[in-house]
Order: sequence, then structure tokens, then C-alpha cells
Amino acid sequence: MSRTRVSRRDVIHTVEGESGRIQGKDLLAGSRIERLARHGKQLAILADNGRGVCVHLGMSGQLRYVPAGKSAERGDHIHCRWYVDGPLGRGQLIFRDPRRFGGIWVFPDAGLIERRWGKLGPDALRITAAQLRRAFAGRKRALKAALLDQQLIAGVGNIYADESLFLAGLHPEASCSALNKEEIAKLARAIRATLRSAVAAGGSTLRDYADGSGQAGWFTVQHRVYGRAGQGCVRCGKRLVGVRVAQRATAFCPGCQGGGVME
DNA sequence: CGTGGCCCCTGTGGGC
DNA sequence: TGCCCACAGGGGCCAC
Repeated sequence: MSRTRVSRRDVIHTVEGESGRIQGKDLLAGSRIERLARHGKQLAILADNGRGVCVHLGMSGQLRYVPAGKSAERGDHIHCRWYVDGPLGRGQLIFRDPRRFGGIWVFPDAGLIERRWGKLGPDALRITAAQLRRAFAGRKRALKAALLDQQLIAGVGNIYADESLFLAGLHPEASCSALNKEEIAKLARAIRATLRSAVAAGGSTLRDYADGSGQAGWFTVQHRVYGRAGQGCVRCGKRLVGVRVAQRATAFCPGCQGGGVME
């Protein structure tokens, strides 16, 4: 990163070990990027001098890379711009976030990122049945609430929680402790399959989501239950039910998702 | 331990 | 046409 331009300071956060006014070097100006990392919904840009920044997109955040020469990205709510100049090319990395639920966290050393990520559950894209069993052990919460809890499983949000539960045939309000071993294994498979398909389709663009190159995602056309309360189930035709679980809109099929609840 | 409520913030779509 | 309200891919905090 050669330099950075911050238009809104309040989207940049410091963490333990970092103090004082945020400087360019905190945002990796002058650093050589060594690798990128991800755990659940957390992203990290890691430099070879040990520094690193985390990015979380929240609800409306976008991270966009625009190669030099392409028309400069315009628009409101661009809070941070990195001017990248390295062996792989020149361009701008742009952080835009209208609602500002997302943000950027600066770390003086990458070890602190690992420590922070250690508090999250296992990554959902690769979650195993055994890991899910451990996450659910001794918990009576609703399945959907557990899926949304990043400390238990990292990376499942509202859309993919509903879609995974439908695929696994499980009721969103069933208790974690009500599932048997096979049902948990089935849910783990459903989570992995759902996320894999969603990634392959480029994500779910409900309104304005776009990937790093600005492309919208088309997984929305594969949504079976999310946003479809009141409509017919694609599998059995029954009317999908809409409820709120853990303060989030939740849709499920009363016919296909009886798993986990006592009738 | 778990839940519900409230908050952070902007944009949009529907109902009147 | 315009105004107001509800709601939206997330998550932290607090009272109970």
C-alpha cells in the first residue's frame, strides 16, 4: 500500500495495543501486503512487517478493487481508499459503507488478530459434524439463534441460516439440544453446501451487495425460504411461515421443517 | 445461560 | 405527489 485516504475517521477502530491518533502506517501505508485471510465474516489484510487490518462489511459494506486506469470509483459513503502500488499492479482498494455498521480495525501485530478470531466459532464453510455437536452441546437455544451466533459458528448470517435449516429439514425454533447425531451431521452438511453454492453464485444481492470487482451475486434466485414467507414451498407447496427469531425475520416451511421439534 | 429490547445508520418501498 | 413508517445481508450492550 503506498498511501491511504480516510474520509471518515469513525469507521476506523483501534484495538488493544494500539493507541493515539491513527496514522497512515496503521492502515498499512508503506507496508508490503503478504496475504489475505478470512474467518467467518471477518477479513484481514496482513503485511510482512507484522501489521494487519481487519475489515467487517456489516450490512451494507463493500470492498472494491479498481485497477489504475479504470474510471475512478465515485459515489457517496466511501470512507477509506487505499492506493496500492506493488509488483502485481496499481489500483485503489475502496471501502464503502452507507450504514456504517461495518468498519476497519487496525492491529499493531497480527498475533492480536489471531487471538481475536480465536474467540469465534469454527468457520462455517468447513464446519464438521463434530464441531457443530461441540457448539450445540448443553445449549437449549433455538437453532437459528445458535447459527447466527458468531461465537458458536463463524460465517452464517440471516439468509444462509434460513436456507441451511430448510435444506436440513429442521425447524428454526427447535432447541439445539433436541437434535440427534444424524440431524446435526445433516445440518453441518447443509451449512457447507449452502455456503458453497452461494459463493459459487457470487453471493446474494438483495439490493446493493457486490463483490470486489463490483459484480452482483445471483444466489437470490436459489433462495428457497429467505424472503418468501407467505409464498408456497418449492418442495411441498405448503405456505411458508414467517416468524421472528433472535430479532431477525425468519421463514420456514411447516411441512418440510418439522425436524427437531416435538409434535 | 438465554432472550428480548434497544441502539448504531442510511436508503427504499409501500400505504395512505 | 409527498409524508411517514417499517424494514433491510450485522452485532453490541443491558436488564431480566
